[in-house]
Amino acid sequence: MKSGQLQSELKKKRPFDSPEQEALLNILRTNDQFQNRFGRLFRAYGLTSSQYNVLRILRGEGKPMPCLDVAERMIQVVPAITGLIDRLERQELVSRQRCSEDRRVVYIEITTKALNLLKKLDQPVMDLHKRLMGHLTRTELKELSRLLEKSRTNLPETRD
Amino acid sequence: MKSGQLQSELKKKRPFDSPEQEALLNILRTNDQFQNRFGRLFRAYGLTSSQYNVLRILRGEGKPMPCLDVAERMIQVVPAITGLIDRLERQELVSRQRCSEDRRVVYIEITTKALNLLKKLDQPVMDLHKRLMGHLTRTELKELSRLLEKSRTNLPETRD
DNA sequence: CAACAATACTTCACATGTAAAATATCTTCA
DNA sequence: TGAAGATATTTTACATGTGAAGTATTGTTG
Repeated sequence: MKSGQLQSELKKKRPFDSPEQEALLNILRTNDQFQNRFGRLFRAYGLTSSQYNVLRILRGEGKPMPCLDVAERMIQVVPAITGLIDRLERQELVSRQRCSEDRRVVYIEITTKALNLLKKLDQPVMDLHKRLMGHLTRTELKELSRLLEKSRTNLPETRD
Repeated sequence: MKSGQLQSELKKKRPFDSPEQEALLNILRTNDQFQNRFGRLFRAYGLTSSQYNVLRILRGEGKPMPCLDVAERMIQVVPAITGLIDRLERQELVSRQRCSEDRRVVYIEITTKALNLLKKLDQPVMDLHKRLMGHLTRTELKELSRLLEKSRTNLPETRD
């Protein structure tokens, strides 16, 4: 009687090959559904998830940041950041300034407009967190975080 | 001493607002890293993750499937499936056949070439599962799956 | 100081994900 | 039957993710 919720969600006919596979697919599946949720929330405010992330990072930093530093915290490949910043700039949510000491570096600064937008989003975002995860007990949440962190410890070192 | 692995991974300055947020970001982060891994593996065989998924679904079904049924199991929005199938067809990994009874339906069939490709991938995929999750005990894996499934139970019903 | 390597970005080409609208076929039912 | 509504799939427009290659600048070194 262990044939599993995920298995039926995916209309999968056979059970999983291993508990490893089942846990892994559960991670991917949960992520997809949560991403969808957040995507919809942000879209209602004219942002995408990635754009929101850039802005949140900039606000957290509190001062202009080099392009690549933003990209690094996004866990994102470099080239994608350029277009992302382009679009944010077009919406006047960030501005670019070339560093005068090292002219290769481009600093990204968040605008007041963006800060106001983020402020409006803070409560809805927190609410969504609670709505998605609030039915787990505090103990369960900590255990979930622990297990996920443990999962990541075994990442074959490469980052290429 | 709880300031957290994830927090430092993200170079985040302040701790998380709530355990809900921390667990949620842990899910997203773990997913990203795992997706990268699998993406690289599949790319080595000339496939993307999505393409692999389509093929795996088709093999699991064992017979041709309507386009939308594939899309549904992918947790993917409909329009994306068309291009995905296009590219698979171009690589001769699937074929399309219009259903004669209901001419709206397009059946997708996996080719022998694709079945052979999948067969070559089975072991590497299973190995990667083990490599990424194998250091968790069986009990931990089950608990992780349980917590993720519980997380998903509260998804506000919409699928819009 | 000139050549070369290293950096920080940007551009290109391509696969994918999303929303919205268009097409082609059924189904239904007045 | 014939018009309206449902279905299955495709098309379009746009944001994002990836790898590979290009550009501008800086650093290093013989």
